[in-house]
Amino acid sequence: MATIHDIARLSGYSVSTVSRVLNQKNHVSKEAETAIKKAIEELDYVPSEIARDLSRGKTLNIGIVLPHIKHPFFSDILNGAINASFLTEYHLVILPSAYDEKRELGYLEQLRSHAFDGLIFTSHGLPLETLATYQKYGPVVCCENPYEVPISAVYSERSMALQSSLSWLKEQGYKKIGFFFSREEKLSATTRETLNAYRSVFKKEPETTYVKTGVATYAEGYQKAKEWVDDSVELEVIFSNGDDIVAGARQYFLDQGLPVPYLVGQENQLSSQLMSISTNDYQFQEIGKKAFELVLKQGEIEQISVPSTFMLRETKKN
Amino acid sequence: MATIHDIARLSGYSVSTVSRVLNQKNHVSKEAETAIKKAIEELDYVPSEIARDLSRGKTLNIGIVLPHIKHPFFSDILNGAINASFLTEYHLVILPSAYDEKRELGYLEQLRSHAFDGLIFTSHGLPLETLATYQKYGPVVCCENPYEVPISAVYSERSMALQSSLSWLKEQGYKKIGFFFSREEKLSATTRETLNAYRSVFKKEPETTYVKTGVATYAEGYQKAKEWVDDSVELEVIFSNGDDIVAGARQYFLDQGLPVPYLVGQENQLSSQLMSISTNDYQFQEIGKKAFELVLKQGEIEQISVPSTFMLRETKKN
DNA sequence: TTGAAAGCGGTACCAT
DNA sequence: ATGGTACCGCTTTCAA
Repeated sequence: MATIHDIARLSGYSVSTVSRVLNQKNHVSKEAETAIKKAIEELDYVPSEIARDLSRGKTLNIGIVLPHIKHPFFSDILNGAINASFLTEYHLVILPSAYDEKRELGYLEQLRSHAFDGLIFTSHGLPLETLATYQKYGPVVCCENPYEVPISAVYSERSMALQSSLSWLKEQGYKKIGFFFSREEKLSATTRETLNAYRSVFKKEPETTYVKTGVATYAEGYQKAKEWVDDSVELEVIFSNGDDIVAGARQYFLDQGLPVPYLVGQENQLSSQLMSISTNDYQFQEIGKKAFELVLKQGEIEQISVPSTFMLRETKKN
Repeated sequence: MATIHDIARLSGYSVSTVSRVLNQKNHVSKEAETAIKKAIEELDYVPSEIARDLSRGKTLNIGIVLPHIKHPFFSDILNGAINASFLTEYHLVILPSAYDEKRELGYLEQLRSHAFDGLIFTSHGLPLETLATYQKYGPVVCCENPYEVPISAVYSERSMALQSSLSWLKEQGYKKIGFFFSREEKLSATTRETLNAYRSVFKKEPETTYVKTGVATYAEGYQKAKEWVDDSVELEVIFSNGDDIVAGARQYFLDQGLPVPYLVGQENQLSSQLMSISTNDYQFQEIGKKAFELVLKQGEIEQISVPSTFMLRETKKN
C-alpha cells in the first residue's frame, strides 16, 4: 500500500507538502499541487484513517450499547441515533451487550482506551454509578432518568402519558383494569412508574389478580389473557406494556368469541395503528436523536427529559 | 493520559517488556510482571486502541451500509449481522447511505483507507461493478444475486417461495391476482423476479390493471386497494410486496364492508402473524448472519444463496 | 529474560 | 511556499 512517503518521493516534494495538499491547509504552489496529485493518482494512494486517528487522537466513532434490538425501545432509539449521526462526520458503532456486565465493562474500557469518542447506554446491567465513573474518560449518556446519579441522560417522561391515559380511563368510568408487565415492580422502574401512576390517579392499590408480570411477547399476551378468562377474572380494560403484547391478548378474546376489553398499548408501534388501539407514545426515536447529540457535546453533565403522550384511538369492533 | 512509556519509566523496565506483559507474549519474569502491573494500576493505564490498530494495521471494524432501516429487509439483515458479530471480536459500524452514491463511494474509500476491515452492502445506488472493483482493498459483500458480476454475495433465493406461493394460488383456482410492487419491473430485480415467477406458473403475461407499482407503506396499500375498488377491478387475491402493505389493503376492504380478497404478504413480519395472513419468508436475518461471516473470511469471492419458503396461513374471517 | 530501535502512516511545528 | 523532524502510542525484530 502506498504511503505518504511514497507520494513525497515520487512527486519530488516532502511529506509535509503532500500532507498540505491532502488537508488543503496553508498555501501550496500550483506546480507542487499538480505534481503531488499526479503521484497520488498514479500510486492509487489514500491516506490511512488509522494513522490519522492516532495523529489527532480521535476516532470519530460513537458506541451505542444495546442489550438486543427486538424491543421497540431499543430499535427506535437506535433509529433515532442513526438518523442523527447522518448529519455529522461521526460513525455509530453497535455494541451488543445482552445485559452482560462483562461486555459492558469491556465497552467502558474501550472508551478509556480511546476506541470510541463517546458511549451511549440504552440500558445496562452494570450499576449506573459505574457508568458515571467512566465519564472522566469521555462522554457517557444513558437513556433513563438517573435521579441523583451524576451522569448525562436523555429519557422519556413516561409519567405524562401514564397519568393522562389512566385519567382518561377513570373518566370513562372504567374500574377493572388488568396490567401486563415484563418484570416485577421491585426490579423494574417502568413497572413501578406505571403502578405509581395508577395509585396516584385511582387513589388505591392495584389488586394482585389484575396484575400479570413476565409478559413480553404477542404469544405471552395471548396466554395471559387466557389465564384471566380461565380464572373468571372480569376485565373492562387491558393496560399493556406493549402494542404487540396487547394485540396477542386481543386475539385471544376474538378467537373465543368473547367481547374484547378496552385496550391500551404502549410505544405506538405498527400493530396498534393497524388495529386502532390506544397507546402511549414515549418518543423513543427522539430519545435516540437527542442522546447522540448530547454525546457529541463532550461538555458538562446534562439531563434531558422527553415528553410522552397518550394517543387515544377508536377501537373498532370487528 | 498515561502511555506505555510512563509505565516503562515507573516500573523501571523497558517498553518492550511492558508490551510483553500487556500481550502475554514470550516470557517475562515474575518480578517484572509484578512491578509492571503495579505501575499500570498506579497510573490507571490502558493501551490505546488506535495505536494498536496502527501498529497491526487492522481496525476490527466491519461496516454495514444501509439505505435506511425502516424496511424489514434492512432491519432484519442488520439484526442477523449484529447477532453474528456477538460471537467475534469485531465491531459492526452502521453506515447510513440513503441510496446516495456519494456516501457509498465515501464508504468504499474508507475501506481503501483501512477505516474498516470489510464492508457489507445491504443495498446500493452505485453499480455492482463499482463495488466489485473495491474488493482489492478488502472484503466487500452484497446482499443480492450478483449474477455475472464477480463479487461476494449472500442473497435470498426468492424464486422458491414465489414459485410455491403462486403455484398454491393456481391450485386453489385463483385467477384474478393483483400485485403490489415498490418499483417498476425495469428498475427492480425483485419485481422482475416476481412477475417472472407468475409467467412461469400461469403461462401468461400479467395484466396491467392488476399490477400496482409505487406501493411501499401501509397507507399506500390502503390507497391502492381503494383505486382497484373505485375502478371496479375484481380481485380474488392480493399478492403484496410486504406484510404491512397488504395489511393496509385489508383494512380498506374491512372499512368498506367489502369481502377481503385472499391475501399474500412478504417477509413474515409481525403484521401477517397478527392477522394470519399467508406470507413468503425470505430469511433476511439469516442473510445478515451469513453476510457477516462471509466478510470475515477475507478469502476468495463466494456466493451464497439462502432458501425462502411460502408460509400458508388460514385467513380468518372477521 | 530483557532492551534498543525501527517501524506503522500520518500531523504539525519550526526553520528556511 | 517548502522541507526537516519530532511525535502520536504501540508492536516487533534483533541483539545482548
